[in-house]
Amino acid sequence: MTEVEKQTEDRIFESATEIFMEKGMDGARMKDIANHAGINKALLHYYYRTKEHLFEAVFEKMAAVVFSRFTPVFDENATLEEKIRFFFREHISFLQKNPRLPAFILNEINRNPDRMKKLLQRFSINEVWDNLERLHHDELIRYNITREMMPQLMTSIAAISIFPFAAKGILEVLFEKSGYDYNDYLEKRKDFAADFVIRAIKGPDHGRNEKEQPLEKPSLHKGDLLVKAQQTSGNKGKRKNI
Amino acid sequence: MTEVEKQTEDRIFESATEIFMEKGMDGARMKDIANHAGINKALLHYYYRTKEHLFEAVFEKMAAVVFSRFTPVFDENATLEEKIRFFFREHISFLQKNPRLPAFILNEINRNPDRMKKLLQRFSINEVWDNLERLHHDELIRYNITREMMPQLMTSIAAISIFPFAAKGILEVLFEKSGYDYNDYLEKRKDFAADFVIRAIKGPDHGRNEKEQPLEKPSLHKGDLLVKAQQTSGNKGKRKNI
DNA sequence: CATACTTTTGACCATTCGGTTAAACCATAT
DNA sequence: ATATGGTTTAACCGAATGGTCAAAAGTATG
Repeated sequence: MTEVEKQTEDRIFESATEIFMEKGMDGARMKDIANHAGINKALLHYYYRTKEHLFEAVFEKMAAVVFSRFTPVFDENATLEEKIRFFFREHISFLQKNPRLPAFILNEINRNPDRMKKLLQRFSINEVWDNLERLHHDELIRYNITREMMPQLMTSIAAISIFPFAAKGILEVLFEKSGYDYNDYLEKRKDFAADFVIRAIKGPDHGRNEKEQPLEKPSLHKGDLLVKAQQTSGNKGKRKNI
Repeated sequence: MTEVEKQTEDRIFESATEIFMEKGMDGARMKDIANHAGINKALLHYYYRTKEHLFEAVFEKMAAVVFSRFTPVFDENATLEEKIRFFFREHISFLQKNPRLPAFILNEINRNPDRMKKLLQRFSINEVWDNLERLHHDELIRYNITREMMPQLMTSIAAISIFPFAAKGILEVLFEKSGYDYNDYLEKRKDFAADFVIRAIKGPDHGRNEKEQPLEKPSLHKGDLLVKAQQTSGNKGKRKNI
């Protein structure tokens, strides 16, 4: 009973995720989701009252997954340079397993900005800045990174990691025409991106106080920094949301 | 007659552009486009047989505009560094005037990959690589940029310029919460992005043959490089496409 | 004015969509 | 076995959608 219930509910959620990710909110059909889950269409409305509710559930879960991959890297103890390397390695690897995520989030945010506004209410961006300034005070000074250029730096890092997936459809075609392999490109990007950003930070005319050598370099292992995406669990009980 | 015809046809196209850009192919309603253009719904089908045809026309025009802003910078005579600066200045300025373009293209490409495949058939990416290698042979060697890392470099540049607009919805909210202004961020990004990329290219452990000074530095003026987006003209005659 | 043509419209159509309902189903507790 | 409660279904509904059509309106030419 609870077993079966959980099964169908999960099957609905997973099917909805798949369909919504592929077609988007507007393009997805409730019928298709039901068929994909192998159930009657009415059952969708039994668990999630409306299409909007079902979509909201999927979107929030996906957004949570995305953001949980962004923040934790900033909290740990390691060199800024090491963190950058670690971030690109882990983040690109993560997106390789979820290549549709960036386009999905970017698209739906653009389609309904209020959703993001509501969702980001909880997220404290200032904490990120503060942590960065606290944990990497010396490095930021050495590299001449002021607080007002943090958004520039952060969005550049995010862009370099996310864009190859958001623009996957273009790049695959473009690369194929000139003999490059998209997957190979992604694999190499993990290191390239890190080198690129680190060079940009330390580069000439920028890291003016650079004479001093890096103080310590605690080695980082996969899994040290990232936490699992917290399961949004899903409200139990018969129906979801209002 | 021809005057009026052109008027309505253009009004349809412009209205369609606006609605499609905001809602996407799936979210847009023919009724809304007709209302926005101040005409009868049937008239849409008179000029463009189907929604698909109308969308195709809009999409191809927008894609042409986007790509026309990407390539010409590579053809001219200037330092690689100067070209990078010029590109970011012009490209970000262009996107400031068309902020919805990136999300629109990225989204619809993802939604219908075949469209891109068809559209990029004409576009010769190899010419871009060849031109780059020919015009900047010395610089590429000096900066240690191999042909196989060109895609990495190019996509990074594109990413840094495009992402702030594709993710506008997120960034605006995030910035507001921490006291940054989005428009100010964009303005500053024109220089930051250029500095960032140039530092990354010339940075330590990379530009090994860097002792030699830049050979010449022809100054670049706005308008030197960019060509107008070639008008896709629009087939005359009563109806478009099949 | 009469003719011939294109442009524009209001009414209409078939289909599809998200959503509802009442009844059937099924597992458990009494 | 039967009453109880959640679960699942087939059938149905009204609204909206993309699209059609025949007639009206407009315009140029004789």
